[in-house]
Amino acid sequence: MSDFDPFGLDQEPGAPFAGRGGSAASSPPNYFQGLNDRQREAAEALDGPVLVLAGAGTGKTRVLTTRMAHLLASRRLSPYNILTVTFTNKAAREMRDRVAALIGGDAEGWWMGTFHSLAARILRRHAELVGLTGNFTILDTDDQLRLVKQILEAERIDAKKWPPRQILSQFERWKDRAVLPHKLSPKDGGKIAEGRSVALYAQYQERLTSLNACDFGDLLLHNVTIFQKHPDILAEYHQRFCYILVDEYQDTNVVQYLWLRLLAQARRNLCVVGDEDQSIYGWRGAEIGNILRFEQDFPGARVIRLEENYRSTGHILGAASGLIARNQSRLGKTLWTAAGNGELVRVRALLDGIEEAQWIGEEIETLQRRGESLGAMAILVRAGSQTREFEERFLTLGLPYRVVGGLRFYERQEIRDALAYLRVIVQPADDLAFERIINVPKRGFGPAVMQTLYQTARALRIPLHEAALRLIETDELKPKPRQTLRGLMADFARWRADAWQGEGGHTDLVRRVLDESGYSRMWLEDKSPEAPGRLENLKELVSAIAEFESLQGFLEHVSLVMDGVEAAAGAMVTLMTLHSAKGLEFDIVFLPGWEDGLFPSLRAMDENGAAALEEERRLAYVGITRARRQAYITCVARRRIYGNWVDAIPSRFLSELPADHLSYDHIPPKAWGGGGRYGGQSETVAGSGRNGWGRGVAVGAKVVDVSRRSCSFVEGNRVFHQKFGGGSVVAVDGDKLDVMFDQAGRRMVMASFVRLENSLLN
DNA sequence: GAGTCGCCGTTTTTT
DNA sequence: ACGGCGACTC
Repeated sequence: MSDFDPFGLDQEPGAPFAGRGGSAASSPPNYFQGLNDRQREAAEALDGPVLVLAGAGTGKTRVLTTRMAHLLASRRLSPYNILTVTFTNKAAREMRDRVAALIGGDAEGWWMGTFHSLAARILRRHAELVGLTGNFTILDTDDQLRLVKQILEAERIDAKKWPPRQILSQFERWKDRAVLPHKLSPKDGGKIAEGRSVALYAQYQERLTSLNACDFGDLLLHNVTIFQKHPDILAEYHQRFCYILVDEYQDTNVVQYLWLRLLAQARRNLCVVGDEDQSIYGWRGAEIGNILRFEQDFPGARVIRLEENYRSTGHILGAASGLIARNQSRLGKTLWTAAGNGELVRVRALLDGIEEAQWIGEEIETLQRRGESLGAMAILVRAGSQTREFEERFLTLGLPYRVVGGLRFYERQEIRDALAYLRVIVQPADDLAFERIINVPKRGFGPAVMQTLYQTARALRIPLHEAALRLIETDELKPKPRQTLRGLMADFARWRADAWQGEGGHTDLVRRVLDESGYSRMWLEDKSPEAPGRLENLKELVSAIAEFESLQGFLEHVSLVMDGVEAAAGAMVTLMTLHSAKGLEFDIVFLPGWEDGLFPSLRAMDENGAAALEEERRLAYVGITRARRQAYITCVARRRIYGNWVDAIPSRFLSELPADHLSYDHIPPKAWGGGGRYGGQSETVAGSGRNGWGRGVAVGAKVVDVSRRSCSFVEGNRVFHQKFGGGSVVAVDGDKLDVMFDQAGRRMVMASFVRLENSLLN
């Protein structure tokens, strides 16, 4: 800890802070050093509404953090007078770190976080005003779905015809737009759920309240309700938040907009930073209109454009700019760079997805031989399913890669189960948690027991947990389940007592809960290949808890910060979706799958027409602008979709790219848009992997070699698999291996997907 | 209460 | 093609 304490108690609150080695008032403070004119203007325009239109790679985080330092230094403010809002925890963390570095102190005491974490913090203080208590539970998607299913069941609506997922997302879209059930008329629900979705929505909200729970949408929505109904409370926050900063404003939805507007309305010191050209979350409620309308919403707003790009070379920016210029819904910016033109964006057409993966694999190996690091390369896809072909190819090549995305730590079954135990300890009335684990591990509670439990709870209007406590005192249950239930309830009582007394620390408590409940044993005795990994995850969970002061604190953290530990990025190619690539950058970027239907996605356009096409175009823009030095775009003539070969035509975005920034490696004119006759080409793919319109025949031969080589394993070999790690070969069956992996358990894998482990540990 | 069969759906994802 | 889930059977 440094003894420098810029906003601590031993310093005058109003003492001007001038940054590291700050100088006299006459010369500009240090923290402005290195900013360009526009950036500095944005960092200095402290008062009144400000819209910073920050193009990709123009240094917006730098502006935001400098602005914060400047606010502290030039105004008589404490850090808690500044509200800084981000979308992701990652962004919040980065901001925190960078501000701390800039001011040379700790970023403690700031109101800096995600919309949801800030809203939760506020809601805990005023929960009673919306019928909750301060210790309300924040539900995860699993809980939400279970709730919807229960309501459907009670209403005798066929869950097969009306998938709970779809109904829930209907609710969420309403919440995104701040539409509560009483604002809707029954027909607003359309045909969904036999036309009864509005009534279901009302029930869903009632259930949440009776469970003393919130879903993510509610956090913001309840805030807005409170602010609107209680001007005195809102006034307190006006008093507190002198300045408000918002990152990624183009991604805000209606509720978030209302929330900001309410908080900002008294002082009007609202600075939003965003890029309308990177608005790609319309499908989950984001309103690009918020950023487009900012000047009308906040008259007199100053608009500052950051257009100097520090990331990419000229051709990359030229290609991206030419493409995005086709959008109507934009305020307009022109990115430029002082760097040179660099390499042209390379466009390449291939026969199919297999070839596409082969070609990109070869290109990556070529780049690697030229000294490029794999860690500097990324493949950005439209849909997660596209990664498979690359994975298969890279596994045979032995090319290290990582896939970003997929299930995160806190979404795994075993983690959610464990958390449910903790939730019941902290909050016995948490029915959703209670029912999740009451019979996990199996305790022999069948439908009869569960029904009695539900009936009792419903009849007496009490939580399941309490119903269980009463039932064990009566003889409504058969002796055996009653005895088991009594034991479980006694366990919970004991754990809860320990939790409050802090006996042995909460880490120890969690370990005990998992052991004494039989949950650890359940996985220990499980023969499935995933079981060992799940036990590992549970261990990781226990150690994660150690970093928190209390169980409650930890639970709050997991419900709001769903990200686990990010996998270390070594020298590996990164595979991820375009959506998750937003905000990142790579030296070399591959953009495969530019075919109409896949990208732009036919599905998106069906649902949302022209607006969706623009959003897809923004996605393409995001993709290209991730590249620092080199971008590759590929498309294929046919692709396997749901098991069928489907003919494809090049994405319309390809023809929208300005030609003078591209080099067309090769486009086979007559293969496109044809009636699906590819002559002998499909045979070529299976065989040599080459055809009339490919190049690099010599490299193609390697494909065969690699796969031929693959049967040279024998029982007992130590092998390494990209996904499952190290393991020992148990049996060989043709080109399939039966491997006992150290971490992932016993699995059958293709021999071509593993290599001999060069291990000293054998 | 566990295991098997068949059917459905299959873009993007944070909190 | 494939996985997940619900229903059905033993």
